[in-house]
Amino acid sequence: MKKAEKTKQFIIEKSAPVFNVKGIAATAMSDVMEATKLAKGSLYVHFENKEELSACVVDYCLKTLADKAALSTNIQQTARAKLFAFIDFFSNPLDSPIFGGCPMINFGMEADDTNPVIRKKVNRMIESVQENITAMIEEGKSAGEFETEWDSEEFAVKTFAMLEGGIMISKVSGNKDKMKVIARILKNEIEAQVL
Amino acid sequence: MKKAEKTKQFIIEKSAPVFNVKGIAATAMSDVMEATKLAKGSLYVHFENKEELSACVVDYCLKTLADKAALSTNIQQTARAKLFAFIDFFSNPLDSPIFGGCPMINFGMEADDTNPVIRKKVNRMIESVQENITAMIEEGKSAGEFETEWDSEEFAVKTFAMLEGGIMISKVSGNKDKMKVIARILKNEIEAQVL
DNA sequence: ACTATTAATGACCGAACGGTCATATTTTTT
DNA sequence: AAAAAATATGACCGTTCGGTCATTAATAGT
Repeated sequence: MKKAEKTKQFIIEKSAPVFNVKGIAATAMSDVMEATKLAKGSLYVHFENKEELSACVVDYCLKTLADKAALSTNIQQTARAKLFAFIDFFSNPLDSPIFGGCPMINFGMEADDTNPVIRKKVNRMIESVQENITAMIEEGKSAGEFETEWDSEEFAVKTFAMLEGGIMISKVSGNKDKMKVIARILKNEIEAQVL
Repeated sequence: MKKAEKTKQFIIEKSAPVFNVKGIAATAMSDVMEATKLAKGSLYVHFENKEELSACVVDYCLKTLADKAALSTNIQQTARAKLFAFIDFFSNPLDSPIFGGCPMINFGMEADDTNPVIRKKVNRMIESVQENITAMIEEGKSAGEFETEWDSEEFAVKTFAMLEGGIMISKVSGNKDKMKVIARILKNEIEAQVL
């Protein structure tokens, strides 16, 4: 009973970077066989089909991202430090939680027009992240750190969009200079709201 | 001599939306056959292989985007109006030049880790668009429209990243509300630099 | 330790993939 | 109008795809 769950998780974790790099459509079950060193039949003991596996992989990637982002921010004491840590987390593509970069933009842009199940998973995550940014700002306002008239939801949208856009630029260019500019802009705008 | 070029262009134009929606890897030559109503052999008269076709399709999509963006902005008289038109152009996913949305983020995020040829094409376009934004701002500064101390390159990066991030959000959510927020933020920031 | 259950294997399947080519048709040149 | 050249066709090819299944190996319950 326990072995099955272990193996299932093992398959998900080993194939996650492959799906995240190549995309769902371009990842073949033979790629998963290679990544896991398991025979084809074994994969189908734990997953009905490729669709179910890819859905589990997307869930895993998004959850890993969320957990690591929470870890980075929660250890900070002030709201300002939490926001800074959040920006650092998303603007550094090197310590990406899953190889291949941000799974929200990777899976989101592949699935938007073709895979409603994946699309909704990514959308929930996108909204959750923005809610977290909003919550951090509101927390800072309550603690007397930030200007109370600061529009937290607006800044959450702005931050998220700029970071994801920055990820796109740096992934395509293979250069993180523009991402550094973006991180600096966001931090300056936060600083401007510090009382 | 002329028929060939016509047919080649016809194939590119008919298959462009398919590639832009499904992605390069997920688009089969059978999809192109259906989109063009041509037999398989005909396709290979005009293109060596799927790779060459997809490269032509990416070029076509990017050029179409650039041309239509230029058309929207160039008819405006002032730098401020040009920037506003640019924002409106990219923030309205309905009148997307090619069905399936922004080809920079679509092809860029698919190709970043897997297809260096496509990656470089998209990268050149990304840089070109940012240069155009910078040029519009500098033009406005020279014309006495904008504050001369405004950092044009920084705002170009910011604008581009926010718009592409906004495209990602609205494509995944299927809702353009967040994009409207982004467009408003950018326009307000421009307005703040108007003398 | 024995038994029942479950997991792992790899040969195998039909379908779909990218790509080829002899042939037929159309276009271009003369 | 005839000849030459180029384009369009679809049957066909080898490969890879996602997926199955009888058999074997390992695990779990008693």
